[in-house]
Amino acid sequence: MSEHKFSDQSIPGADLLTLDRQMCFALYSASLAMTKLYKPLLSELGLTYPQYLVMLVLWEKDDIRVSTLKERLFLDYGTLTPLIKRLEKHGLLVRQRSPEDERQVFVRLTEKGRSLQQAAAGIPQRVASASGCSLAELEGLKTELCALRNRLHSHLDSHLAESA
Amino acid sequence: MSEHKFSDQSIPGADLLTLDRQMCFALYSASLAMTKLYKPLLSELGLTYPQYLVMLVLWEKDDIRVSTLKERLFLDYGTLTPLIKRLEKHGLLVRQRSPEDERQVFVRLTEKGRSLQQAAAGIPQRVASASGCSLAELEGLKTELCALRNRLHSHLDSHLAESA
DNA sequence: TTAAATTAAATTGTGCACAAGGTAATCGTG
DNA sequence: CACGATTACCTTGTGCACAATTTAATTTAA
Repeated sequence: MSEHKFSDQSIPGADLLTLDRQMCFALYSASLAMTKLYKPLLSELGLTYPQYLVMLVLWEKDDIRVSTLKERLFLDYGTLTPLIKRLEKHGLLVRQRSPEDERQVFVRLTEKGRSLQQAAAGIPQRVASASGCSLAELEGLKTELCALRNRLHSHLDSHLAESA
Repeated sequence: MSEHKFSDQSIPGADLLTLDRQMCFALYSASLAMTKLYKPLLSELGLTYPQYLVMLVLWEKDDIRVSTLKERLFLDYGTLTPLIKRLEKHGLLVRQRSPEDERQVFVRLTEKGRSLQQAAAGIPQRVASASGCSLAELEGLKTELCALRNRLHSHLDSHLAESA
């Protein structure tokens, strides 16, 4: 008996190597599903999900540098530059180089961009109800995920020096 | 006093419309950070993160249809078809149309693809230690995220009929 | 006061993710 | 059998994500 139940019983560690045991896949698939939930709501505003995140930052505080968006959203210039240009093309913001330091680009909302905040004001509640979670559940999960993300970032930062 | 503390005090619901209150952003940024953690480990194997997920499924059970990968990974054909072709080009698997039903494509590991499992066997532990979480924390978070994802999927399914 | 180093942002190339539309094979009904 | 519907997959186009490289402006230091 117990001759060859699974094809890989001979590989040490392979028992942990299944899709359903991976926290990373739960995270990845939940994130994709959440983006799909936002999609129809945001398309009413003409925004994609990452564009919505940029607008959230700008609605809080306007006239900031691209590097500030980079730090708050943990995205790099290769992602942000074309994304911001698309928002500019849609007339929601303007990009302007700083006269003091020509390397810096400031992003400022237009009236159209600012007024979009009202149309977006109902989105958090709509998402919360559609996600089928209590506000307390969502808050708890948010706290855990931020803690995980921050630990991952500090690990990534500390292992950045290896290529130096 | 309290004249205009914030620029948007006049918009109802706008107080919930900030980046740091969004569970979705915690989820999104944690997922991206997790993918960055995997990147150097997987590049040793010549895999991207989504390719790794496909391989996880195939290491468990081989010779399955593309639609099975679609259901297990919650990805659609437009994502999977080119991804699987890249894995085929790297010699890790072969795609073969079913003789019984020419619409179906079966995916089967090559020897090279199967042997890669040994090289991957240490990844779960390396990720767990790098994420700075106990196994119990990771397990708990995984359970919560799967539950969230499943609720989101059932909500998305039930609202699919609206376009009919 | 240049030359080297650093910084801020843009560009290029690869690989997802997914909507929309297309094609060929199969199934279901009459 | 015919033929409309369905299924399984593929293709195309848009928009991220990010590594690697580049450009231009600024800072620093010799």
